[in-house]
Amino acid sequence: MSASKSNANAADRDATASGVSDAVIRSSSHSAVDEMVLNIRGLISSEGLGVGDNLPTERELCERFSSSRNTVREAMRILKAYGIVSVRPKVGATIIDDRMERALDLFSFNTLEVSRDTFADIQGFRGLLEVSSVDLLFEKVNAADIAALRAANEELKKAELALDASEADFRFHTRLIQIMDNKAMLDVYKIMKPVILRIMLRGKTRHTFSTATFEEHNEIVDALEKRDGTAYQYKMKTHLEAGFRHFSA
Amino acid sequence: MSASKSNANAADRDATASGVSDAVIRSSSHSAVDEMVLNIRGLISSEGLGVGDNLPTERELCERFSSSRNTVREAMRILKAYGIVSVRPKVGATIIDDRMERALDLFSFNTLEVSRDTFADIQGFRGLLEVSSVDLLFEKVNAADIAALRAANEELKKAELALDASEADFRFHTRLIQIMDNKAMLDVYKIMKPVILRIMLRGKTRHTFSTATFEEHNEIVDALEKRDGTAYQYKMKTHLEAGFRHFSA
DNA sequence: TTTATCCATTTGTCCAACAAATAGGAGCGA
DNA sequence: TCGCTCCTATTTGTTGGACAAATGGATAAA
Repeated sequence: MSASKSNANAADRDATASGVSDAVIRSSSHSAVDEMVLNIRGLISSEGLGVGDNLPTERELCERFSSSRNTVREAMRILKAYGIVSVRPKVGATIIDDRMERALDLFSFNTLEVSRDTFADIQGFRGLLEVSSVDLLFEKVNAADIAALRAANEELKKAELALDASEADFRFHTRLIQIMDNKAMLDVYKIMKPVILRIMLRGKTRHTFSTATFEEHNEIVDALEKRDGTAYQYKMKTHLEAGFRHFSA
Repeated sequence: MSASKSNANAADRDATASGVSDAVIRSSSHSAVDEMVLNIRGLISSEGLGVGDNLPTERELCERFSSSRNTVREAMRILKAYGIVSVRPKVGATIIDDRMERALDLFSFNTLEVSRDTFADIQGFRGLLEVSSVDLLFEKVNAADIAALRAANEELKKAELALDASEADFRFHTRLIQIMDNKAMLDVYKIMKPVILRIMLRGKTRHTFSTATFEEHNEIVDALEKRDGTAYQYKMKTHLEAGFRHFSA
């Protein structure tokens, strides 16, 4: 009777798939898991689901598309990897749209070999995100941002190891990017983190961070608070160049 | 005895995880599947595996990292979704590198409409890359760039379908980014391609491209050639806003 | 009203079995 | 020897069932 198990299932599936045989379905395009992904995608369209809505539970999906829970779970893993859903115990699968973040994640793998050109490119990118962005930055910045930046800078001063200081340094700059309230920019910045950390650490001691870097950050925040665009751009540009100078050699 | 099953497994895992309890491992950061992904990636690095090489079989991975086959399979689904491995029956998991293509595919995944927030973020990012970047752009631009931009714009005018026109439109803007000679920026711009194409297509006909869009591009190139920063920023800003206006409704 | 506790539901992991695909070898004939 | 078919062992694909872990919400206690 154990042999009849899969036959019964195949018959079930045939019934729901309008008489097309198992083999045909599989050979025509996809595995059961891929079919399940298509089914779920179809469900999202046909039900008009959007970001924030929940998918049916795994067991409901098993029943609805007559397959096993493992198959549903593997399909769900794919959707998760694509940044389409977020799954939490008890809550279930919620539709999100993190595809941009995922795409950038993939891109980050390509940056594994960090040549000097890569460093220069990343630093150029930072110039755009942190210096040229002055207009957008001034438009969005508020008192809470200024306070958070000052707090982050104090953390930098207190760091006891150069490594911790570079992390704090990065958090300061990340907080700055955050002001612009643009997820894509923030994601890109986070992706560049490993490279940026190396740039920050280069040629610096813990002492350098808590004196020179700390002071530069302070002046940047001052210019930001006073909405002095010229000063801001000059200070930030100089700051970035100071960090990168050690790479010329 | 069925109750002792999971305990025995927990003990096994403890042994391999140097005495750290299951709960600690899980709470510390990741689920078992995520751990498995990290393990496999670690394996790839430590064994010096590259494109074309094969991973151990699923059952070997179960033993090596003392977990169940389902966990291994879910981890493998993630790696497949990321374009890192290709799995075939009998052959096993072969390392490939389809990550860049996967990144581009992500958005053509029509399951759900790209969220409005994502559109707004991308458009803001473009403002930074194409408008605020004016200084860097003027510093690097040369006669060959201008000629290439004009040629690309002519292609746009000649396009016979709106879809082709949007592709040409994208090539024009890509060529502009290329002037800055920064691979990181160019890669990020390429990743955003599917979303940008949608923005470009929205509310436009072939005729709109070959008249309005063509003319706007022309004025942008003129300003670029004359090194007129104010005009360039104004024209480009207006151009981007024109394309995005159709999303407000 | 607020807080603490318990319960039902849902995802997370594991196990064991069988089905399906197929690379590689054994055997055969020309 | 070469080429062919067939077989077999191996590997992934799918299933069903069981229990653990997390957690939102109901219920009870203060």
